This record gives sequence, C-alpha cells and structure tokens, in this order.
Amino acid sequence: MVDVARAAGTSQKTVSRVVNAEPGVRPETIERVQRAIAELGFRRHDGASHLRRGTSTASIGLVLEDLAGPFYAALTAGVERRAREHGYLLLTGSADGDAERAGRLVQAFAARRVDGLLIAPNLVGDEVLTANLPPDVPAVLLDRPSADHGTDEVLSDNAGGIAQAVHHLAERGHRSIAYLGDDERFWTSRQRRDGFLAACAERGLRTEGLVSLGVLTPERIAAAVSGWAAAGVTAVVTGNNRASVALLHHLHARTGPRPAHVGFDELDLADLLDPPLTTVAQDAAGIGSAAVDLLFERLATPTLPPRSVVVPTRLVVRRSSPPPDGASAPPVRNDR
Amino acid sequence: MVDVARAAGTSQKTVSRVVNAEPGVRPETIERVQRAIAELGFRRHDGASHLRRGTSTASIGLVLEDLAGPFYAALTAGVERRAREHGYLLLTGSADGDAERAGRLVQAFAARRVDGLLIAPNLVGDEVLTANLPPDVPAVLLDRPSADHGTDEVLSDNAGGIAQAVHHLAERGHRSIAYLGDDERFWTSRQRRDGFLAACAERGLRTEGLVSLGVLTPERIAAAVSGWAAAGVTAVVTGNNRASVALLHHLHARTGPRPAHVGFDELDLADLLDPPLTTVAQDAAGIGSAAVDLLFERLATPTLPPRSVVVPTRLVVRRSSPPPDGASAPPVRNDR
DNA sequence: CCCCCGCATGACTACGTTGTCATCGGGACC
DNA sequence: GGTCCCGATGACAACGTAGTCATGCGGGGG
Repeated sequence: MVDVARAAGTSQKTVSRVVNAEPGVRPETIERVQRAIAELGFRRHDGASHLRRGTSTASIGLVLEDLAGPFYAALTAGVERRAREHGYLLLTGSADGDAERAGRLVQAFAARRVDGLLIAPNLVGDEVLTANLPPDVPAVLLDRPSADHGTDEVLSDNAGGIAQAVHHLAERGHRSIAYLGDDERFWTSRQRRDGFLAACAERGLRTEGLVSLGVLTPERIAAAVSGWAAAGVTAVVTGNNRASVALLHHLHARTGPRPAHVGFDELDLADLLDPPLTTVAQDAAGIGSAAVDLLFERLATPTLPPRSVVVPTRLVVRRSSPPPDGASAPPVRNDR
Repeated sequence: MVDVARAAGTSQKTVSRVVNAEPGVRPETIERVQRAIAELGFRRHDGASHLRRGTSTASIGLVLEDLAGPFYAALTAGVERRAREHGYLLLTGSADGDAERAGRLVQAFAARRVDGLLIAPNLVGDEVLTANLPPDVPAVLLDRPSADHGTDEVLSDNAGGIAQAVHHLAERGHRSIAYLGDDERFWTSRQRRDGFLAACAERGLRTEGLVSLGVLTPERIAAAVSGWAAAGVTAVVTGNNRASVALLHHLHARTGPRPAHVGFDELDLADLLDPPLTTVAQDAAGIGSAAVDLLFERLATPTLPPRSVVVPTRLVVRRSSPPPDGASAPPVRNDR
C-alpha cells in the first residue's frame, strides 16, 4: 500500500480507503489509486488485514479420515458449498487413521485462526481431539458423537436407516436376517449393529449367531456366509459400503443362491450391479452442510447449548432384496 | 505473548524465544514460560508470525471443478498427502462449472498469500484464470493444458490411454470400434477423441460415423448405439466414466448382444459389474502429487522453464472386452 | 470580512510476532 | 583489581493493514 500510495501521489491510508471502498474519497483520487494498483499488481494482504481488524479469518478447517472415499468426498462437497455461500474458505486435512496426525491438524488449523473446526475422522478417539482442541475454537463433530457432549455434532440416522432396511426385509417375508459389519473400532459399526439388534427385537426376529462385526477379510466373510447357510438365513444387511462390496465380491466369485441383500451406504453404481443393490442412502452432503450451519449458529451465539443433529437416511429399493423363495410379496421397483 | 510474559514474569521476547525453541534461554525460565502458556491456553498466531517473518504461509490452494467426483476426490487426496509431507496445508474450493467462481477462488487464495495454486477445473477457460492469477503466484494446471504454455501442467496420458484401449480391442480382433465421448466443451473429451482417431488410423481402422461427442443424454446414447448396429460395430470405447455409466445404463435397460466395451476412467465397482468392465485407469492421486512436486520445485527455483508432466494410464483388462463373435483370441483375465 | 462546518486527506498507532541490538551480571584471564 | 567475553534477557522496530484523530481547504451564513 505504501508503494501504491507513492505511485498515486497520495497517502497509504487513502489507498486503504480505496481498497475497502470507504466513502469520502474524491472520484479522481480513486481513479489515480486504482490505476496505481493495476500498474503495480497490488493485492491486499488478507492476513495483515485480519490481524489489524482483529476479525475472523473467514475460514473453517475440516479434518477427515480420508479425502478419497465417496462418503467423505460428498461430505466435503457439502461443507465447501455451504461455507462458500457464507464467503468462507475451507482448509482440509486427512488423518488417515493416525490419531497424532489428526491432533496436529487440529493444532495447525487452530494456529491459523480458523473460525471453527469440523471433525470427521471416525477412527480417532475423542481424547486426542480434546487434548488438541483449544477451548475457544468452536468445533462440530461429524458422523461420530462427542463423548462428553460438550460439542455440537451431526450424525446420520444410523439406527433409523438400519431399521428401514430390517423392516423392508421383514415386510417382504424374511424371518432370518443376518448383519455383516465392518471393524468394531468404527463407532458407526457398533451403532448400526445396535440398531440392527433393536429393529430385529421389535419385529420379534431372532439374531443369535447372525451378527458379525470385524475386519473385512475374505476369510471372515466366507465364514459368515457359510454360517448363514446353516442357520437358514434368507437376507443380509451390510453395515457400510466396504462391507457391501466385500460381500458382493464373495458372492460374485461363487455360484449358488444369493441371500436378499440391503447395503448401508449408497454405491455409485448400485443400479448397474446384477442384481441392482437395495441400499440405505446417507445424505453425506446434507451432513456436511448441516455441520456448517451448526458452526455458524454457534459463532453467532456462542452461548448456545451443545446440539445434536440427526440427518435422515433414505431407503432405495432395488432388486437385490426380493422376498424369500416361496413368499409372494409383489416385487416393487423403486430404482431412483 | 504479552499476557504470557506478564504471567511468567519475563519479557514478551523471551516468550517468543521459548515458543520458537530458540537457544539461549535458561531451563527454569523455559519452564516458567511453558507453565504460563499452558495456564493461559496461549497459541501463537501463525498469521502474525508469517507477516513479521515475511515467510511463506505454508499453504497451497486447490481449485477443482467439483469435490464430490471420484476423480477429483482421488486427485485431492494425492495433493493433500504430498502437501502434508512438506508441512503444507491445503485450501480447497470448487468452481462447479462457474468461471466467475473459479476466478474469485483464485483471487481469494492469492489474497491469503498461498504459496502456490493448483488449478483443475476443466470447464473453465484459460482466460478467466489468467485474468485473475497474479503473475507472482506460481500455479500448476491439472488435467488440462495451459494455452500459452506459461505455467506448469500435469496431464493424464489421454492419447496413450485411449491407444491402449484401441490396441487391446484391435488385438482381440475388433475391426470396427466406436467412440462415445462426453461434452465437447471438456478438453479431455476432445483430447481423447483425437487419441482415438490417431490410434485407429495407426491400426488402419475406419472411424467415419463411429465417433460421437456431446452431452450424455439418453437420446444421444440411443441414437449412437443404433448407429453402431447399422455400421457393424463390435466394440466401443467410452471417453470418461460418465460416458461409461451412461452407456452401461442404456445397455442394462435393453436386451440383445452387447458390444465389447472399454471405459476410460476406472470405476469403483468395475469388477462387480456384469460383465466386469475393462477400463483405462487414470492415476488421479499420482496427478495430484506430481502437481505438488512441480509446484515445490518451482518455489525452490522460480526461473525453471514451464514443464509438462504426463502421468501414464494403466489398462485393466476385465471381461467386458472379449473378442468379437467368431474370432478366437484367448480370453485373458487380468482382474487386479 | 470572519467564523464555522463538512469534506478530503494524512499522520500516527496498534494488531501479534520476530529480528536486531543493547544491557546486565558473572566468571576467566592478565 | 581491571578487562574481556559470554550467556541471558529485554527494549525497540517493523511486517501490511485499518482505526482514530488532526489538519487544511472551501463555502455558506452572519
């Protein structure tokens, strides 16, 4: 600005006035200053501006597990869109399953003076975050609860989504439904298992021996599938899209009758599979934008009590979930 | 720092020394300062630090078309990982097809004094970027060329990838191969079409009437497919994953013989389709990390001439590309 | 003709930090 | 004992910007 001022034959303060479109500058002065700005290629240093003004940095930080997964990608897109609507920029970082890395990201974002943090990595424990999160930086947890309930959170309706799946299968006549979940370390795995058990109990369906959580190795899948055969299972619910894909790979590689299948999490190509997969679709972008909304509300009113938003899921019925052999519910098509 | 200094009974400069782990502070002083830092919850203001030091902000900006797509998600993950290895943070923004928005993102990133920009949106013309990109901010273009060749760029080997697909089909005995591409406004659509024409010419295959570019409406797909039938086409190459999916949807909804099919762009569930889809896989993460590498090299040596990096593709042969009826090339399985 | 008011502008300072240089105390050396 | 040097520390300025207040000028009203 000093250089611009010299070139325009005015003072640095007047340049500042022009840059910020403050009133009280003569049109011809504005003109001179703008010409000097253009000639010198000047642009304001936002960091210095924020420092002097003492205002926010108009940015938020997003900590993810892994940017590349479809769920996180859609979530990030939702966050970014809503943030941009407010004129905010988005800083992103992945934890990649490393709690220490997540902690460093939180600290780095805080040091940059982001106005708030969105924290989504589900493999990382609360303790790491609470240890790194300064108390004056508002945060929203996404897709995982806050242990001490001191922060806002946005969750998918995991129990409700699983219940949609179970009720759908039960209404079509299935009486023996299995659940195949991902690693127990994921909070969502446990949450959806619990939702499965609750929904089955509500329907009076037995579940002993039909629930399997753990790392998705081919061996475990194979063991689970053969267990189902022995138990007369006619339908399966998979707890996330990794579990869905793992089961599909297993079934794809072998012949014989397939159980009806409903997968939690939408798959991009679900309707091109054979048969097209019935899924419980999560609204990842909706989770992201809801989190941004919570954050902005808290920035506006810091005294708000911690809130929890549950984003509904949607059952997309395709052809992988027909009635069991012998039953006669009419096939319903609701593809899209 | 002033508050910390008061609490620790020292000067603000000594606090700065402790925070930056500079030598020449007595251990007991360090101890006192650190206690005061912990008690007051102090953290350094990175913006002020960068301002005073005159150093870089250790951040880079990434402008994308749309964060949610699998290609951009993988690319972003590659960028973020490599940036983090260098201790850099990543600012992201989507243009969503809007050139003005892309321009605003570039300006916002530049005003934040990012050390460099990575620019990937392929629907946005060069002119908008060059109009907004300050000459002193290094930029790398991803997945699209720079018109005036003044910037570094990282491209997928579009021509080579399409050639892999054509040669693969030709070797299996196909003599009449069609190309179905996405909207001509995408540079990659045109580039891959040209690659297709070149590869076919090299093989002596005729292409008149077999190449279709445009918006992927069901009507256009249907028209193209019936045109192929009349022309005796036995194999199709689709130019990106939207085109692949559109064609698969069309074929899925109808019966009758399927042409052999190779899709440009890997699909997450390609091997679960029926038949599993042969694809030309792009290394999206590799493109991202290569771009970051170019950027850091330019930061280290600003006088470097503009460079262009081409990231190779990989043909993943699955079962959607068998020889034509009557031919007898042995089926090769190379799934993963 | 003088006074007062409002407009346009500039001088100065502070935001939080770090580089530079000065200061102070004490021990080693002559 | 005086000098020199070194380690520890502090005072001060400056990074680029914007808020505060002062200044100067011209015009309208008395």
